[in-house]
Order: sequence, then structure tokens, then C-alpha cells
Amino acid sequence: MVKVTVLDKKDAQNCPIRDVLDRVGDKWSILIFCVLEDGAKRFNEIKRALGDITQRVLTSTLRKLETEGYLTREVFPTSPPKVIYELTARGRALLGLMMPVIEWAEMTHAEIKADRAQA
Amino acid sequence: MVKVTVLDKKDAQNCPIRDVLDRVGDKWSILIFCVLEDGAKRFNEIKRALGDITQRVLTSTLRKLETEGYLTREVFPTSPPKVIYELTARGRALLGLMMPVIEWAEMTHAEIKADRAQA
DNA sequence: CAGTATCCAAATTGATACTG
DNA sequence: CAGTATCAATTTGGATACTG
Repeated sequence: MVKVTVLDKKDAQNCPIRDVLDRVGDKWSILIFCVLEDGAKRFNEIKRALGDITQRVLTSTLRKLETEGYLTREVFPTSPPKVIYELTARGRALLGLMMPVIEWAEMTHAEIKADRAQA
Repeated sequence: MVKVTVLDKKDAQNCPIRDVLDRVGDKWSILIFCVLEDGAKRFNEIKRALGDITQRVLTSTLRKLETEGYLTREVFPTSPPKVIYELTARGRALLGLMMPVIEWAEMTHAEIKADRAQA
């Protein structure tokens, strides 16, 4: 029984649900978590796995997730450059909690599409 | 180990994660789920609980959630009109799965804010 | 009370070209 | 390879006024 605390515009950062979930509720974050599930990956590996994300958007999403402490970014100053991204304990914790939701989405997907068609 | 299926633009609806989660990943949906957690509520009750949402946005979000089968809308043709919204089994299922995530967000909130400050 | 109707601002995402 | 820099389009959300 979670209390939906404070929801005034000025206080959005004081509502944990808004402050935490809004930042991983964009179009790509959870997908990136899934891609990194089984270990660190390079920038272009992630990009290819996602298929249609642009470089600009991937870069800024990764930076945001790094700032929030969900993943680390390690640069190897070689030529050509190499950068790897890896989930932190916090990132793995959140992904672990999201996993049942993701699995439920996969299960319920067909049913939901059917409902939409009706309306 | 969830497979991040198909991520081409045209096929976004074939990726359950995108197709299901994107639609409850907006600014208000999960919050509305929380408000309706302990039973049906009227339009303005929900509005007051959320504090700063506008009528237009609340209406359209509720309509979307209804179309997706997460809640029902029941109209009482009285004067003044009365409309109540209530979570469906599907809505309760999703909220149940999101609950651990929400609780984790509440727990981790302070820590995350601290990390942000560093960066 | 529970909406619609307009209009508008801001945030998000995308396309494309360029670089150390 | 892993980005930046611009520019443009789209989407989302908000302000305000009006109505059965």
C-alpha cells in the first residue's frame, strides 16, 4: 500500500515514484537494461541490438542512466576508441524487479492487442 | 532471460516490451493505478489525488488506460453527472507487479539523489 | 461534475552530416 | 568506433475558457 505522496508540480522530485520511474520510463531505458542483462557491451553492440535508435538518442540515454547510477561507462583510449557499458548493482536490481513486469507484458501482449481492436 | 525481440520502427508493436510498457510509461498512468489501488474513484477524486494534472490530460490518460483494458469507466446519468473509474483484473495484475518496483524506488530515492548531486 | 475545444510551450525523438 | 553538432518533426503536456 504505497502512498502517492506529494504531487504538486514543484515537488515532483519529492515523489519517489515520479522522480525515479519517470527517468527510466522513456522509450529506450528498459530496453537498454535488457540488452545489458548478460554482460557489458560496446556502444555499437547496444545500438545494433536496439535496431532503430539513433546515435544521438542512444548517447544521451546512456549518459542519463550513468548519472542515475544504473550503469557504468568505461573508455579505452585506443584507436579506434572502445567504450563499454555495464549495469551496476543498482541497474541489475531494477532490472530484476522489472523482469516479472516484462514477462507479464510478453504473456499478455496478444490479449491486449485484441482488446484494442474492439475499441 | 527475456529476448528483446524486433526493434525496427515498423515493428514496434511486435515487441511486447515496447508495445505494452510504452503505453503505461507516461507521466501519469502508474500514479493513477496507485490512486485506484484501494477501490473505484470518481473523476475529480483522482484529479485531486494527483494534485497538478489538468482535466484534459487526465481525461485522455484515463481513456487510453480504458482502451488498454486496465480500468473500467462507468457513467451514472444523474445531474450532476457521476463517473467512476475502477481497475480491472488486468490493471490490478500490472499494479501488483509494479509494486515491488515502486517500493524499491521509495527505498532508493535518497541514494539516487545523492548520486545525481555528485555528477 | 465531468468533461470538450482551442491554442500553445516544452520535451522527446529523429535525420543527417561531420570528427578525433 | 564512438561520438558531436545542427536542424526538423513529432509527441506530450499545459493554460484557459466553455458546456450539458
